[in-house]
Amino acid sequence: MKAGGTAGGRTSRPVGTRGPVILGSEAMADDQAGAAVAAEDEEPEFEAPERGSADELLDAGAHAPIDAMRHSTAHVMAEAVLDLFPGARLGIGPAIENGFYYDFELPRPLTPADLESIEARMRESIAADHPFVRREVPFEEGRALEVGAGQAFKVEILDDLAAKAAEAGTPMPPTTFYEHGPFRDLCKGPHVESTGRIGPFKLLAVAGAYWRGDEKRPMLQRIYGTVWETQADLDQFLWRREEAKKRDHRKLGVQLDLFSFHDVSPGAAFWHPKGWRLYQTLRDAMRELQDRRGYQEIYTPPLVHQKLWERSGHWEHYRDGMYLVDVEDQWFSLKPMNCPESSFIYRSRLRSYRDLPLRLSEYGVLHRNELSGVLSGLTRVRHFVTDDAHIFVRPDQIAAEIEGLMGEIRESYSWFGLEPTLTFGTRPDKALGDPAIWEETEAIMRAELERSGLQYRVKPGDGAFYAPKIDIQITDALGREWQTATIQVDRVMLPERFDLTYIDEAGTQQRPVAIHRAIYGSLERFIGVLTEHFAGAFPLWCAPVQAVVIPIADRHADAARELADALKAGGLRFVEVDDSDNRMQNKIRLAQGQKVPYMLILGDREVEARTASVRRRDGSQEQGVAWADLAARLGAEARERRVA
RNA sequence: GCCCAGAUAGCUCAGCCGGCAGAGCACAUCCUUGGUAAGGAUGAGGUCACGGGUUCGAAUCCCGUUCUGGGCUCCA
Repeated sequence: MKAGGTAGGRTSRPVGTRGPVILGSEAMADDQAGAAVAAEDEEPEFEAPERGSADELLDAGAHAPIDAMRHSTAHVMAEAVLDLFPGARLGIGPAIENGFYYDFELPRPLTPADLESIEARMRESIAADHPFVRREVPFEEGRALEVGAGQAFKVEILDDLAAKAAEAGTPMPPTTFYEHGPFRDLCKGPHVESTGRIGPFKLLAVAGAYWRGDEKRPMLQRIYGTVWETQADLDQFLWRREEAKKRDHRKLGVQLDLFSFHDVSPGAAFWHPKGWRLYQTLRDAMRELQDRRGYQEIYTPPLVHQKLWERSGHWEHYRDGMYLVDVEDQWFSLKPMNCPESSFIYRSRLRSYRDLPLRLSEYGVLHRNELSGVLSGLTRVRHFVTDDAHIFVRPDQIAAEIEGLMGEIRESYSWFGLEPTLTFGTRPDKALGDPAIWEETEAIMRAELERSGLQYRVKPGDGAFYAPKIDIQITDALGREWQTATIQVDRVMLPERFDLTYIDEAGTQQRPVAIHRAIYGSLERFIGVLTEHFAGAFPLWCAPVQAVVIPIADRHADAARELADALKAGGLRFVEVDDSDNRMQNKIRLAQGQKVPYMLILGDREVEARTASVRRRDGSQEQGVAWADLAARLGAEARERRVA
């Protein structure tokens, strides 16, 4: 079954910024992010060790020159923490994108004030310019050192390595430490020459993190920090962080009056009129595309009996994530996905090969009981709608259908000026179905990816357990990558589990292929991403307020209303007239704050000539544009869904 | 779900040593009728998230709950 929605896989998470969380409604479980995604036929920079493995724990993440400094800073931070909290136990402290972290087990929770004293102590160590010294000792001696120091987590890592070596029958290599000043840490390196080489840094946050990423293990305290070669680099990083905060869709949602959240329904947006305009405009654009592409929209019940989920397999695996409702001693669930029910419509009559492709779209309301701690604005919700569709095709129609879908992706993302990147996930180790069928399907998909001309990369083994998939990612204006949706070519789950058939030319029963597709993914999440991408300044065609007409004085108000009507006749839907008694300058300021694409100013001169002074939200101006021209121009810009 | 932090007017926040609940913006009324990002005056607006406790007295201290945020884990 395709996954439905809120799922958020992240590809990378810059320290201290809210990382991309978006995952398409169709995102699958195994979307777990590898930070490094190797393009096909390209040598990966390094092979990421398995999460939580001893190898990973020893991997300082120093794969680029600056990472050695970041990792070295982590050591200096650990020195400071150990100094301030004698007896602290060390977890691991690798370099990460933009910085580093170190995990500690401490006698008490850290506060922001602690970060300041840790920073101060770090500066002392840096000023002392201690050299980093590599030390190699026989394994047993190294282990004894960590045991003596009471560093239980380090001992555990060493024991794991020893166990692994024993299993492989290889001798245990010597243990390497890095020392600087009074501090020693089990570490493979590399490091900078001395602490004095460490550049401008800043500690950013304290967070909880499970030891080895295992929720059954102790929760350690993780301190995140950032460090750069120059002050200018650090300043720029901090500035970008501030910029990202300003673009936060949760903040802009309030500022632009788009939506709000309330504790009476956590994880579900309350859409305000302007936000709902945006929502509907996006949905209607997709509906319009789907109409052209031969989709037929359906609607199935949101509340569904337990037995459907038993059949789909979700009852067994995802019952905890479903909202259950007890009706006369029978369990029903609010649907977490649309696909199983769409099969009922498919099966409602005997299907002929002539009926295929059958493209059924559905904007169903989905609910998933996401853990409270993971909810986050619009990007991770419990209640959402996807631009979902299930396309039933004959096997020989797969290629043509994928080609069509590539076109849909290209077109719809162009409405936002976005260039999607695709990720092709192939057969995972434990997959359902015949490997030969997988290979055949993958070959078709790969060929279509090539033909599409869209950028794509391959993640071997990253397909869903029942279907190879194509994930869609976008890179926003700040260079952050977000996952939005997935296309899956399912020849097993929906067709087999729900026993779908069609009658071919020869009159025999055949299995159709079910292609799960969503292009936006969840509308909620997509709007969150777009809001951050555009920093709230939406393109004219989907802006919740497309133009504000600003009469300079009361006597221009009637003309302003006339112009607003003309613009609506020309194709704009949301035009406002600001006839408040604010001064014109203030009206401009307000419209600017609302990121309205066009401000149309009318004074004596304009009313006389039936023109307007046009001010765009970028500040540019154009004087004396005739109303008729304006209506035609803006109407065309909106109709053609132009971005700029 | 787990760790940490937070919740005061519609918004942004101050108040945190326990002693009459504050500012700016927004809002209302009035004055002002203007030329490309803030004209002026007056006014209204709060169960200090919720529930308990300590105290003569709680926005303030303690406990619990809910929600939000940063992470971790999860994400059909």
